[in-house]
Amino acid sequence: MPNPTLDRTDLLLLAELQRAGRQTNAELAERVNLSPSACLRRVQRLERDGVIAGYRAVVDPERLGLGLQAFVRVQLSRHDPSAIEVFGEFVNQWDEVVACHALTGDMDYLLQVVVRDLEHFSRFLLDHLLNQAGVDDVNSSFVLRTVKAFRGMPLPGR
Amino acid sequence: MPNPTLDRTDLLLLAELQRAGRQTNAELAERVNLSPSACLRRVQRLERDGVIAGYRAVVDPERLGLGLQAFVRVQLSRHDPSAIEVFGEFVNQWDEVVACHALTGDMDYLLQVVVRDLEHFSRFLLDHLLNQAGVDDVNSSFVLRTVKAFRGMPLPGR
DNA sequence: TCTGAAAGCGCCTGCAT
DNA sequence: ATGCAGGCGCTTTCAGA
Repeated sequence: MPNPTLDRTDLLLLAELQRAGRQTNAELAERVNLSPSACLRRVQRLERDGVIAGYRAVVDPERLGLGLQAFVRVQLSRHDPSAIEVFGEFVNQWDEVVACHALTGDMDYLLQVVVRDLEHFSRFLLDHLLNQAGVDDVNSSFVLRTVKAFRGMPLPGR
Repeated sequence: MPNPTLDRTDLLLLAELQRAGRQTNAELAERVNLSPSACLRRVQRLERDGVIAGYRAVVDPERLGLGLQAFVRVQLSRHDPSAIEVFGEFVNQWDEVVACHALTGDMDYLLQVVVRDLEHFSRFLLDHLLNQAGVDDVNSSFVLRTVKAFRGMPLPGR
């Protein structure tokens, strides 16, 4: 079930749908030079195979009053399975954490955090991250500028 | 032009569309207890105001054969405007870099990199990042596990 | 601002190629 | 695997409250 070979047209479809996920099937078909029915079949296959995992509206955090982003590197105080489990559950509950990865290297985790302002961030740090989750050390870096915003996964071969 | 006040229904719509960006207007309307026409007008307003910046298909990198993710912290060798400009242009050209932020702290930039495997990463590092863009130092951390995958921006008040 | 109705359009199935 | 055709559902606009 991993990768039932994607041809050039499939990659074109993925590129288009990563760019504009809500265009009509007719529009999409025209862009990739396929009839609407052929296009639809291919898209549905990509969905069924899990290559397309879903669709999402892209929301501008600034317009929601979320003006501050940070990357927080986290070290846990303990590394037994239950401590790791607990930390993961907390992270998944905290709305401010939009993404979290376990990493190789000095620190255990990298958290991407989106908040209103520095005061909001401070409260998040003191009330949640440092307080509840078995965290030993944190190192916060704030986003000064987004040089390249996420626009989808790279697509091999084009 | 910043924030023409979003009511509870708008936030519900945003939550729904961040979760499932391609549901039909009829479906969406039912979920938030609105008539289809009222629902459509609100969504269109969110789009016009830029709160919804677009829609994107979510593609599973594993199914594309992209099995390795890394976060790379980068320090430039020079910090004059032209060096910064050049680096930004390179980063925007490299497909492997899916996101890049200028940060406070020790390092200048944080790059999120998606590649096929370690060999692909190595080639990216040697051929591009260390070679072309005025980079002084890099520090790579690889993703061992995604504890919380990005699922949209947090929505205040619910 | 909402609801409801009417008209147009796109989706999507089935069948032929 | 693609293309074509028809029924159906949805989107979208317009009145009216």
